[in-house]
Amino acid sequence: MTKPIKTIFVGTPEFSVPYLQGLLADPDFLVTGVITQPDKPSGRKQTLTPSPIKLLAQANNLTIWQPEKLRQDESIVAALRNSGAVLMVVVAYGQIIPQSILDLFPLGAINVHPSLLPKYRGASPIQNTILNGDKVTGVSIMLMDAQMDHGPILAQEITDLDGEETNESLHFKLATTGVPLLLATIKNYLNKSIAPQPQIDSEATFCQMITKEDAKIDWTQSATAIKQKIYAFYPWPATWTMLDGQRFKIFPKVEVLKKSGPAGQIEVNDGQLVIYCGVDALQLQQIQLEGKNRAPAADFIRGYQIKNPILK
RNA sequence: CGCGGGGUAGAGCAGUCUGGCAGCUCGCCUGGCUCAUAACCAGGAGGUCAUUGGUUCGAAUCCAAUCCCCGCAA
Repeated sequence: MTKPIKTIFVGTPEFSVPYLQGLLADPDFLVTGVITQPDKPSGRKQTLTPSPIKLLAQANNLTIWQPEKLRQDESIVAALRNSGAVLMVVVAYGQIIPQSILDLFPLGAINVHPSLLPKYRGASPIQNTILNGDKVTGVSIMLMDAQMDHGPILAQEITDLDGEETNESLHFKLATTGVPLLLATIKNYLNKSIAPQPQIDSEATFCQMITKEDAKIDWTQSATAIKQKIYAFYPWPATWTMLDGQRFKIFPKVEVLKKSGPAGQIEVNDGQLVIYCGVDALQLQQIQLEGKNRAPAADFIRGYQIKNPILK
């Protein structure tokens, strides 16, 4: 390729950042603008906070669009057309992109999805991979169409899981394989050395957006299931339960022990904090009580006097 | 002014309501016991009680303001 490909990048959270960085660092691409979610109130003081992608775009003096509703924003269509961009790359944007915008790019719109499509279409593929205790996952690069995560696949790369991955570490791991895969795949696709493969829709599974209620622990579940939940929701929204009427967060790592007792019962023994589950028990290492800083379980035991040793 | 918890020795906390010797569990240092140890015994060091001002004979504690950390919410 002789001329750099004029590209629009579309993305929002931390997950998108390495992909934009990869495109910026590659001389075959010229990122001319970025579409990201509007600044949202965040933090305790409800201050407006720009998305990670916006910060990176600002640092590189890129044009930034932050439509409230991309679907209804007519002005952006003209702006994109005038930008001369021929390719769109979408990584975790957070809004549906209408066909009218996809059609603006002669070379197409390419999407990165952190699962082995058609498995885990939707909003929380990484979390669900861990939640279900999968042994393998991966990154898919696909051409976008009007349906969510439905377009034909250009490339996939499989990643093995060791059972100790958190949402955070798996995000990172998939970025390290996904970024080079994205760059190489775009070039191969434009060279016509790979052909898009339609997804097998009958094998598709879907995942919903994670809510904080999803992250509450049901202690009658097995210790293994609860462990997967703790890892899947770390660091956000953080798996939690209630202790003495206060929110009690549990962070990795945790260990499954072959012990049984009443579900939700706390046992303190030899400086170890163990909670009985529906099947087996969990030994905790990092916890946080409402209003307190995160602390090692041993420190927590030393200082906190438990009133009612049952977690709910 | 969205709601709430917190700041006390290196760590985690009690003490604050009801003002009156700076405490607990650990960690650290020294010595002892022990074949040995994360065990046990004895001794020790380590504090601007977040900051500033006020009330008081006397403030970690009561009053006012400020800074910082955290949970909820968004």
